[in-house]
Amino acid sequence: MCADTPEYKDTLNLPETDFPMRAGLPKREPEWLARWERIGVYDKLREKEGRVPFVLHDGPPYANGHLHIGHALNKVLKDFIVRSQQMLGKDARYIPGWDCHGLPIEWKIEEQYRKKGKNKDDVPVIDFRQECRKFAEGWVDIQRDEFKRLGVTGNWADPYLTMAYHAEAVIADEFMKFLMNGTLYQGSKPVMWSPVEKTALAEAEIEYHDHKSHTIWVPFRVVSGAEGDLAGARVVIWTTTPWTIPSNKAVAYNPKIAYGLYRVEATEEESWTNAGDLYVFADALAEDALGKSRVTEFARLRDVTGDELGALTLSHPFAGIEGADGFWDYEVPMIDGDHVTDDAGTGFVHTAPSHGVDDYECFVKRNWLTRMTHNVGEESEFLPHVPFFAGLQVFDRKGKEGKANNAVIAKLVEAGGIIARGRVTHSYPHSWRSKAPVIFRNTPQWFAAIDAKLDDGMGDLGDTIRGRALRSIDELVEWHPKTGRNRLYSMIEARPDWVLSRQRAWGVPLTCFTKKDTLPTDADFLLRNAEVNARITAAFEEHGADVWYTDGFKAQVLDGIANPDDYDQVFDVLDVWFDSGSTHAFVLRDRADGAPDGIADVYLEGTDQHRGWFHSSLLQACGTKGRAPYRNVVTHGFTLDEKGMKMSKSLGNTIVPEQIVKQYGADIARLWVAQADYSADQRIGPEILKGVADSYRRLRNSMRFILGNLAGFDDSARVEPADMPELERWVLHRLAQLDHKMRTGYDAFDFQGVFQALFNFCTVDLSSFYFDVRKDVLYCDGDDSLERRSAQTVLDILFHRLTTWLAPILVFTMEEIWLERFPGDDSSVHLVDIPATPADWLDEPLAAKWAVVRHSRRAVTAALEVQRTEKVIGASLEAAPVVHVRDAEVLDILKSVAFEDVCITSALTLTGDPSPNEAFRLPEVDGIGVVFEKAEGEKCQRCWKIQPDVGTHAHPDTCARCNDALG
RNA sequence: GAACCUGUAACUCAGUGGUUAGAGUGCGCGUCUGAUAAGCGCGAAGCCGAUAGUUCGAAUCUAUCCAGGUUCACCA
Repeated sequence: MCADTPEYKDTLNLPETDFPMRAGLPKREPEWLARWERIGVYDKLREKEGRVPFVLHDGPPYANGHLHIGHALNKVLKDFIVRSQQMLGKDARYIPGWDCHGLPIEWKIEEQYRKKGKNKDDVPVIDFRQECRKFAEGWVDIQRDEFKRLGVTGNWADPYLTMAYHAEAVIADEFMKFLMNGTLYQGSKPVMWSPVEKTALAEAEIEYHDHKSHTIWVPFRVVSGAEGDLAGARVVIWTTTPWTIPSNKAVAYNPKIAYGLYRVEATEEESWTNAGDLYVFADALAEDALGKSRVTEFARLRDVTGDELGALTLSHPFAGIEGADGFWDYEVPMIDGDHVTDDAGTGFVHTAPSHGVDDYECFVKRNWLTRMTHNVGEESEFLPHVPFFAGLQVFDRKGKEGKANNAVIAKLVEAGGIIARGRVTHSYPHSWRSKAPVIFRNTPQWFAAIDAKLDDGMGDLGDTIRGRALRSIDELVEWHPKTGRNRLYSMIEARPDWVLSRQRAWGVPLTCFTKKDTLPTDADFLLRNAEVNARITAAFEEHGADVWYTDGFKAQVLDGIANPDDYDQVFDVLDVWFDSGSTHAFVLRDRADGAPDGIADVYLEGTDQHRGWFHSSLLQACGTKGRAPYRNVVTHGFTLDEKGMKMSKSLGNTIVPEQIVKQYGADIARLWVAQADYSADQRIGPEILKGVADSYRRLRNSMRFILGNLAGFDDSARVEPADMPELERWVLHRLAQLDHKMRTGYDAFDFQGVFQALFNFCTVDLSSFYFDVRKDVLYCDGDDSLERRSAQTVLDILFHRLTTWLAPILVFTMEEIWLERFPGDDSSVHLVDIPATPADWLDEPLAAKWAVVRHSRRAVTAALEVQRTEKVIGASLEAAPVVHVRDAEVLDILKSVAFEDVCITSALTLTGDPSPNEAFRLPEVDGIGVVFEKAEGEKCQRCWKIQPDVGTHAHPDTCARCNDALG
């Protein structure tokens, strides 16, 4: 190299771009968001004509609190679907929604009241509801901003809210369809009840404290179904709630437990048992129970099997008792129940279906709901019809023990219905608010009968809600992943009737009236009148559901139709799942941008929604539309920390979207979603995010290379594929393959597959092969070189494919890249479609040929690596290897391509001569040997290839190609 | 407790009865210095959660166990 060698660098076509290597996403993303808002990208897409609508119906998040990672995952997945379907040619609409009613918000407002020393019960219900509404509104605004920041597109200006007046009107209207079609009925069900506040409580309102309870062992006499010695025996139960004994309706056992028949042989002086008494216990607990009963000696006579127990009928301990007027003279069946254990008690569970959840479930399963008792009132007092105990309370108005328990125990003693008693301190539910203990108490509730025959003209799939739901699952819906089908199917198959009512304030009321002095079983119990319903709906449209609570509303809607004094207005509110289950009506059906047939193409939520929104939407729609409101159900798993553990504040392993957006940018959060298998539980944490950011940088640099080498390229330089070198046509072939992969992947919601294919392509095919090989041509060839123009044409094609293929995922970065090439006020990658790929790009024979080329190349690069390690060469251009090829066919292939260019060497000799012993061989590349030679000649100061002719041309220190290029 | 799901390199994932289990990332080493807070090459790294079966043969099928997750609520 001489001092007078010209500086040739300036004569090269080196990459030129302002596109920065480092993204600065957290700072720049908001600018693009503002730009899309200004252009009105979402609305502009709606103006495109002649497109088939595609509707992903948004499952509404609850308007309460900042977004967590699960929200981000969910909305980003939805965004992938909406954007990819749009760019594949559909009109993909997306109306975000929010669930606004419900206990958690009610609770927050109550909490504010408590801080101010106010009491919810002193506030007019409408005022309370207004505060809930304001609270929800506030969070809708916050969450909307947080979702938008993640790059999620949609009709954010006009989302749907379950508390909008129209929504409330439709929810009531949908409810009244159940009223009119006969599936609505009043029943009862045990709930946690606070006698102090006289209200039902949710689990969230319960805290557990130690509580000292009575314990009693109560024998139930066998009256029938027994063989031999069992006939004279008594089955002993144990309970900590003596007050529920008057409401006993069954005794439960578990066939998996070992039971025995025991005879008392001797007792202490003071004992409620006598020698000769026969009792049945679980073997594991017999000794304990007999000891407590002051039995000093006993004998185990024999096993008692589950079958024997199941056949027994018992009598209530108060059966035949004087003064009860036969109140307890009913049969007490033995029932089997999985909830029965032999950890504590006797192995038999006293079952009062009105005062225990397990007990109730057992009765529901057996269809015994008519056997429910109604013995205990709002203040935990026995109702007037209960002999001996009427008026006695379990807990008084301050939450202290009332007289009920002791009265029941005293009566049991009197009736000989107790063999032992004691006290136990155990964890017991208390009201969060009053700290007073609660009871399970059955309360009137409204149900939708899901097995009732419907005569509504929508019987294509069956004439019951359950039947239609089950057939919808199998015949009308695709499940992604498939396991979702089984999950929902078995739930629907087994579920009891839908409890629609909640004794709450913030929700849509059950808009119905009951006739005074009638029973729920009477035909005229419920007022069913279309005109009344229409008035209610109209009033809700105008004023919202609050109007239900205004004075005189009953009189107003019943005016001229029924006498208001004859009817009671129901003030329960609907289960919020009924609200969200009705979104298909007030969104898909009623909105101009809803679905043409009122059925969504996709519902997408977490797997927990099998019991939630998928479930309630299905039941609701089967009752009102006769079928499922969706065609595809996509579910995603939960997001765990890096070790696969649940995120929790106490573990300090939580990651919130805001944090990712601040540190890395929303595109990184989105890329994390794309690279994860969302159908299972995913993990996230610092290391994983760092990995995602690394992948992002790699991809970004590939795009930067494309941009840099397209500088100055214009369409006049474009080359037709037929005229391109094989290497370029091979890239087109790969693009055709990827186009297929990408379209099928997006249609199957397989974003991981799409991203992995594209990312692999960028690193393996482009960065380390095509780009590396073509750098020479791109940098050094003259402007009119066919090879260079071909490469640029391919880069241009790559640009259009990669930006649009990735635009649904990396919404910000692809826009940045797009604008780098196509600046302009209204320009946006999100306004264009994914380009069609000509069928003739696919060229399998060519691909097979180039697979051989690349395979052979590996042997050469590996051979060079040996010399590099030995410090013989640095750059591969210093080499001119001799490649011995055994197979003539392979030799022909390699000879037909510029193999030295492919291997990035200055020269390369191909020969069919046998490989000499010293030749380098790679075990996995059979039949190729490489003999290393250094390239001969001088280094061209322009292209750095070492060629014999360098220095013989007009331009000093150049090779022939460069000399020509310099002109 | 019950039902269901998941478990393959440090990380994200392929691989569903058939040679020594793959890819990308990361890591280590080398190299280039005209993609440069980049690019290229090479390399190390896995008892395929554990155990026991079925089979000529198991990451793959079966059972049990372990770990983690989801669901069983007037919570959304």
